[in-house]
Amino acid sequence: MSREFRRAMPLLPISMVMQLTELTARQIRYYEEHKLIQPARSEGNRRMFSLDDVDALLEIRELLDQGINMAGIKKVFDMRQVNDVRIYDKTIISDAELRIILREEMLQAQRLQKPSLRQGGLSRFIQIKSK
DNA sequence: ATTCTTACA
DNA sequence: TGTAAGGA
Repeated sequence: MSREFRRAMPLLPISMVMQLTELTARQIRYYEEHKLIQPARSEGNRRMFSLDDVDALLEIRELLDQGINMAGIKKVFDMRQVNDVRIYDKTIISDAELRIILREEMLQAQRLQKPSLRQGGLSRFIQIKSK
């Protein structure tokens, strides 16, 4: 049995994933809804996570800690797929090109977390009349 | 005892 | 996101 196959094998219950990733069950289910992970289901409709799912969640955790929101995380993931395709098609990609791709990823993360900071900043000066 | 879905302060 | 409710 290949190494990839084992990493894709569904075996962990959500409780284990929660401890492994420091994420709440709510968050884990939320990221599944947004198609960032696709855990398998057991007979009783229980989620069964693979090591690949855990890896994805750990990356989400990192992005979250950097202050990046759902929209940002999605873009980073989507862009990663695009890059994978590029690398897969060309097989050979220059180091210069790779550096450009990595730089783009960092800029993306930078842009995506700024908006939220601005919002938070402005909200301090806006008084919302409650009721 | 655990996890699931849905809904809402 | 947290959490309560009601089922499986």
